[in-house]
Amino acid sequence: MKKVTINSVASYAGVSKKTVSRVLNNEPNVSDATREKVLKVFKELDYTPNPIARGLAQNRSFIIGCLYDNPSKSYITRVQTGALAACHDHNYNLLIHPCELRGQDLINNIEQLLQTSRLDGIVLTPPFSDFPELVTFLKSKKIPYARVASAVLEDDSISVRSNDEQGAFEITEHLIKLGHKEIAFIKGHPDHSATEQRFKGYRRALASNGIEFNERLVEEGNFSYHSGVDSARTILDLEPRPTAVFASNDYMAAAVLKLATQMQLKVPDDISIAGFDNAPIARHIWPGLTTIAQPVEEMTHQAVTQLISHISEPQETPYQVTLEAKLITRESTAAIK
Amino acid sequence: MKKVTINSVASYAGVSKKTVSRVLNNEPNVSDATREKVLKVFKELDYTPNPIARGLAQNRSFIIGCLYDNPSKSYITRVQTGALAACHDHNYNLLIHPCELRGQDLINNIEQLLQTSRLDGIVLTPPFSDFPELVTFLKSKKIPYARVASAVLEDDSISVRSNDEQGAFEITEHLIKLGHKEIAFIKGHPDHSATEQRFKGYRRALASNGIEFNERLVEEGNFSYHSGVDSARTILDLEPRPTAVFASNDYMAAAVLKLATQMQLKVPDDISIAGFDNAPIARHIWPGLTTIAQPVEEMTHQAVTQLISHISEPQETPYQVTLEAKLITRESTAAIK
DNA sequence: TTCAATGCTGACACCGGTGTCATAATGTCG
DNA sequence: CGACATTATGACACCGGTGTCAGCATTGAA
Repeated sequence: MKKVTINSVASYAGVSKKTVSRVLNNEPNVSDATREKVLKVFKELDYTPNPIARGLAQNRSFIIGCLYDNPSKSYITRVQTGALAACHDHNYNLLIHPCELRGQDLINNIEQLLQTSRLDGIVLTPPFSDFPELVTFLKSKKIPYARVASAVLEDDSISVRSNDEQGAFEITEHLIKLGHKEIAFIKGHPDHSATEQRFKGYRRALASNGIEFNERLVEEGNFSYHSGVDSARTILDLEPRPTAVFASNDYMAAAVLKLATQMQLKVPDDISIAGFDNAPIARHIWPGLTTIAQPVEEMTHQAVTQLISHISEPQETPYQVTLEAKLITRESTAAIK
Repeated sequence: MKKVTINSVASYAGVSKKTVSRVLNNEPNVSDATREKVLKVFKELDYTPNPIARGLAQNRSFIIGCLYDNPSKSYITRVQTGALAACHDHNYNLLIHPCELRGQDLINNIEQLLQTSRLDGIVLTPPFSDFPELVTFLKSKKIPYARVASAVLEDDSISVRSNDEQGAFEITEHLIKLGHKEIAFIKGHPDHSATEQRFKGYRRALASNGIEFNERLVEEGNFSYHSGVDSARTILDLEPRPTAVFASNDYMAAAVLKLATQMQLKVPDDISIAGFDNAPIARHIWPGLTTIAQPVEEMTHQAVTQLISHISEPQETPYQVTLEAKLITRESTAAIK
């Protein structure tokens, strides 16, 4: 069984390579008869063009890189799922590249990645989406990129986000409507722009409901479960104890829940707990966490789709979309008694 | 800034392309003087060979595919981490390919993957590692592959596993030593060979401690959290209720814990619960789950490393290794009262 | 009827590497 | 010192596609 190449197809069909190439790429200036003939040979010989040869000729790799540095495995897989789907739609492949934002010489790392892998474009996921040094670098290298869940919009690039501020607002208001006034807040990792956004939403909800913001109720976390434990320890020891805790993601919320349970507190009777992200753990624990669900797959899918179409035909119009986040109510929040 | 290719290096160094190529690939028959000279030019021009051109010439892609179909995000990311590390060590890239074992026409799906991506090799993770149809297909196509966590060893291929049977034996014996005699068991997904292995270990521990195996205490799960809930419902309603439950993975164990808690049972005072895999959730919930930790990254790393070395120089000697699994004791198991 | 415009097709170079083979330079030995 | 083996190097084809351009056929307008 010999390899089927454009040459075998051409000689079998009795036309030139170039004509076969024209049919492959749906170029004009091929008579219908010829096109039909070639297409038939494609089927007969079960021909698939070699992306590597194509890549060499066009100086493209048909590969999109996906950068991430995230403690949440579920977030990572959701990002991958969305990105993969978009890639497959356009015969691209996805190269995953976990790396540390604060690792030694990130830019060098990325430069090497670009050198050795010849990526056609890059998807930036948090916290890279809003890392100016990296964005500037990619711009200078003229590497197309798309940003997922970025907070900064004043830019001419592709950016798909969901409304973190609004989500945080809604879940905080949900707690307020249940009668809570003393609502502790655990911040996320300072490198993530979502951290600031969620904090803003929390404060806006307090303000718009006439509740005074209290600095003492705010703890610094970093999205990791472990940081949630530390923050929870401080918060649960406060006198008087807040009646609710809103953690910036579900892992930290789960940590609060664990500690509260260890301290014999009943959730939600003694204290309400809310998270963010709707990670699997939110429904794997008891009580299930009230949280905010974001369309992560959808965001990434749109970002990559736009990125690919931008690569094939560069356009000036930026693509910037904000998708909706949704409140999911579970058992961890209840009316104050 | 022009592109730096092998041609520019050659003319700049005053030698032929071929000589540059020889230096690149550490081939013999280059005088030390010439080699030095060329290496210096590499540095000066900051040259990196184009893997696409190389791939075309050698009919290789320098890409390894990674197949998986697994509900556990943490398992997937661990697999990816190990595989990526091995790939980077050898200037390979990793292409992730989630797909359904029982999906429509798996073989076709994979065939298309091979056609369009020109993979140099494939890593099979459970449940693909022990799926005969796929293995046979890859063999017939002469695609190098490596199997991770496969149970079947009578094969001449690369296979790296950990000892599921022994792990299950140890954790069951751990329960027995705590005084438990009525130990329920929740099976995993029948497509995974680990399911059978873990069950075997459970039975061996019972047998070697003179406890009679009781069919009534065994439930069919499929590794998903949801299936754990179903199994838990049945188990916790048994009269008399077993004093311990050993679930084939942590998600199902977490489900048992959730249901037990909802039923006002104290864990581990009223009932002990053990899991398998040491997934993040095992330490994110309260009480933390006693479980078995497997070196997933290490397994995948070894498998991919071997796969790549097999690709560069095919050898007949199969590489088959079994790594150790380790018992991790947390709060969810305790002596019977 | 003639000439320009347009449509269709193929020859050929090119992308950036590697493989083959011929040849020049050097070393070895009787 | 000449015959021969060995080492070092380069010319050139090749991998499987795409881009450029020339040439021929056909069509439309003058």
